[in-house]
Amino acid sequence: MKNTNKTDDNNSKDKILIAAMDEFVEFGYYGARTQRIANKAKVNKALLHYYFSNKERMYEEALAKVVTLLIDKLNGISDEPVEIEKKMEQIMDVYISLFTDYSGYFRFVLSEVLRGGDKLKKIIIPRIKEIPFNPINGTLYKYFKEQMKQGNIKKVNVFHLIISIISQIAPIFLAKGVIEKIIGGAGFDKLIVSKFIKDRKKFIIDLTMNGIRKE
Amino acid sequence: MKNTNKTDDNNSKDKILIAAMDEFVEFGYYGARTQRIANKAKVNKALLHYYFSNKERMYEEALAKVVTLLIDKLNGISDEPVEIEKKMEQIMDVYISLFTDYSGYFRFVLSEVLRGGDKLKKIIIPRIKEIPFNPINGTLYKYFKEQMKQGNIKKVNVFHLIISIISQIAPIFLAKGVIEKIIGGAGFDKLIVSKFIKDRKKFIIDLTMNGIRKE
DNA sequence: GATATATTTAACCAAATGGTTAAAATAATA
DNA sequence: TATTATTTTAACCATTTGGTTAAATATATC
Repeated sequence: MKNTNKTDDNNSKDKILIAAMDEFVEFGYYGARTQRIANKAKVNKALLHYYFSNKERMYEEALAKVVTLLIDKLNGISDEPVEIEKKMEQIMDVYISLFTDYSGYFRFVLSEVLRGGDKLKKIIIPRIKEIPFNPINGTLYKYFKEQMKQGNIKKVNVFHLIISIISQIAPIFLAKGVIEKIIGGAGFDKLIVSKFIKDRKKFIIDLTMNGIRKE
Repeated sequence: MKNTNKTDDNNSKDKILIAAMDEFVEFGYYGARTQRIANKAKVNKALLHYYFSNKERMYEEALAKVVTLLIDKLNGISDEPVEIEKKMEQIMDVYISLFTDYSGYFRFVLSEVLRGGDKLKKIIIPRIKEIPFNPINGTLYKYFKEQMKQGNIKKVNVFHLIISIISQIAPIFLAKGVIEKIIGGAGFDKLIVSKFIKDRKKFIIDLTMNGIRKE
């Protein structure tokens, strides 16, 4: 065998999947053109058929690959019981990276959710234990539970707390597009995305810490 | 003339636009089929051509219609200077309605954003003054500024505060799909969406109020 | 060198697509 | 009733689509 199952982005199979993801995000499942995917991956269209048989399987494999990648990324938050503000920083940084550096992957998954998310279920269910904020044994969930038990923060609903933290950072995912394309040109061009992200990060930590800090 | 410009959902033009929106959300711009749109609207395909000439204009008109509808919805938040917790309730209710009752419209706009949002700019720019949280003269923006001036809440960045409030409620948009399709079936079926929304609303208000309340 | 895998070439095809047209029929209005 | 606006019918078409095939070539492995 020449290739392994690992993602090295250098073998044709992976190059096709990356190209497919780009194509699916930009044009949607039905608008995606296999010929364009082949062009982007710099392989022949016949090779797509060789590896994936058809468009649907290619889509499913691309989605599975992306979900795997994102879950791994999410687990980049260290497991150590650092103090809360440090932990908040870690969470922010991982999700900022997710919504900026990996925004293509994230958009792919989100567009699948918008379409109904039918393909997602069988990909995510087997891996639900790996998701840090799952309210059974997620590492993040357990961390905040423990902090609460130790009396370091107020008693609040931990699941909702984690959702609040993550959802507040999510708008930076829209920031680049919105600032540049919608607000931009109307006199807001000077608002630099990176400043927005930095400010946002600080604001969320402050607001949330004030919200859960014990008097 | 038989029809006016008003949206009454009973004239064919509006029926086509509604059907088009559904189609565009489900299949994406390129995947959308004009024949299916005609079927959904219960009109003949030739009528689409009669009103909109082509697919792209139909898409643009559908998007403009939806944006108008959503902005009107956003302005459903009363302008009165009620006390903050009351105002928070109002904001929650409008956005909950937006993310649940009007989720189809919202998904349409979001999918356009995911595709790049090129069509949105020229639709939103002329109406930016009408958006309650725009940081120039948005009603919501001015409300919180005033509350701050009166010393009723801490001095924080109002723009980020509004983003935080709205973004925290946004996950309920995903809740229905995620709970039913992804988590659902794995033993979480009992988590009813409406309970999640109710809990979420309370949590956000509590967390945010604690975050901005003066000691 | 033999073997297996990976990749390209170049052609093919039935089906579906968005768009178009012209004429007729229907409904509303004045 | 005459006029205008709305809607349907039924056909047409060039182009593109996803998918398929078979044979050739390239590359790695043993």
